[in-house]
Amino acid sequence: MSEAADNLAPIEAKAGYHHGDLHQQLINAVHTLVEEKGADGFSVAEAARKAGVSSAAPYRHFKDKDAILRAAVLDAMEKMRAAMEAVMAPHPVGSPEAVNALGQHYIDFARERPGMFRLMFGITRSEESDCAVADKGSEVFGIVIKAVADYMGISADDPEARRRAYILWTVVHGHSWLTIDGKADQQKIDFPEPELLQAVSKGVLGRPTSASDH
Amino acid sequence: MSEAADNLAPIEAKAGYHHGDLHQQLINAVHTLVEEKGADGFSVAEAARKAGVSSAAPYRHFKDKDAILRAAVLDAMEKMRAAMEAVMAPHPVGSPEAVNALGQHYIDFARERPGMFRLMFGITRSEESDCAVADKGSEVFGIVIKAVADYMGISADDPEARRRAYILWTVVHGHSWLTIDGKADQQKIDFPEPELLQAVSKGVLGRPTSASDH
DNA sequence: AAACAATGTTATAGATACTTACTTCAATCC
DNA sequence: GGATTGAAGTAAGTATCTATAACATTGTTT
Repeated sequence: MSEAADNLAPIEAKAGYHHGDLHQQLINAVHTLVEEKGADGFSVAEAARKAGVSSAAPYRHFKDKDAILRAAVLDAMEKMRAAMEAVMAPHPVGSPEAVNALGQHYIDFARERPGMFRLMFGITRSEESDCAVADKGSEVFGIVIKAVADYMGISADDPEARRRAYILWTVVHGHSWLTIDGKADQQKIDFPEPELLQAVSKGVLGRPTSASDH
Repeated sequence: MSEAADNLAPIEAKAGYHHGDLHQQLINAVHTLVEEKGADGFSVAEAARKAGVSSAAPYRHFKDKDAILRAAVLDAMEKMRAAMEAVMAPHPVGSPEAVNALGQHYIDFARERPGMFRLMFGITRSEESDCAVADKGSEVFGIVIKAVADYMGISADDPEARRRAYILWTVVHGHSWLTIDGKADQQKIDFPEPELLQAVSKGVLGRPTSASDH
């Protein structure tokens, strides 16, 4: 879990007249503000202030507020995709650890960056069916499907792999929401995440049938 | 609150100078607007317009915007609690049907009223730890725990009942979110909900051990 | 009936989102 | 090297929303 230093890079005011990197700095500002003020508390004006420019400047780089948010979401999803590949790497292909590592990372992401998590999933926007975001989502889900298929010893094309992977997704997604909303705490859920993940993957995926025993 | 025929009762403008039922009508307006404009698109001004009063009138009944939203959420949660008792009723105590009916109702609620669902869970607000809402949540979750305990043939006080119930909650909660966000469709999930629920309750709860045979 | 409480109204201050018209910078062309 | 050109930024204007204050109307209590 690198602290995502890249994403939350320090925001520095422009050097000269031309900012030079306002586009990325605005995306960084979204990442910061969305954690500070909540996913729905973000404002373009404040992002501009944070980047040290006027409130109208962002509109030179993005069509509107929504475009900024979507760019930030896409940015975050790409980082998540890369991170999920990374957390898988140390574990043997088809091992339960590989599957659980994916789930744990998803949950960790939500807990560490609840504002961005809410933005990625909770906000209604993107009526215009943002294909880039949807495609990036498919990449991420594809990783999960493959891990599940490997674990179960079946093809990733087997419809059953997609179904089982989806069940796992609902669990970690639901748990992430309930955690950042404080509902899990309110209901006094005492369920260490590793145990939760293990219980679910065992119950839903069965025992590993993978031949690969690296 | 028994006075309000239904949550989504028609909103009628006031009769005379004094509205007579503005409190409940504003709550009804939240229910409507939150579906029309999205959970984050709600405004007090528009709710007031919908109820046929000036934009300042709502502040006679609620401290601020947040209080209106929380009142609407509490209203919805109480309805949900009642509905969950109701959908359980036709099924034998401890039957898998009873458990699945709860999950199905939760999902149906999210699909039918995604705006309210987002409001109930997705919005950051209520920093002031709204106890009324938390308590109502406990009531609802208590129903699930009891259904699970009956199904497993254990006591509702058994910590294991709470854990298993929580897993079910994560699944239906996560599935609800992924459905209303369109993620399930995007990822081409072809998984009829009854089958999803059955697969999960079987995998997570095991076979029924209840004495009551249907 | 008069005072009071509750619940409306209008008016207004302060934020914010977004747009438009105008200004400044800096790289390129002649 | 100076004028041109277009990108980057500023300032100002419109619209909407939250929330408060001061005033108006109705119903209730004494």
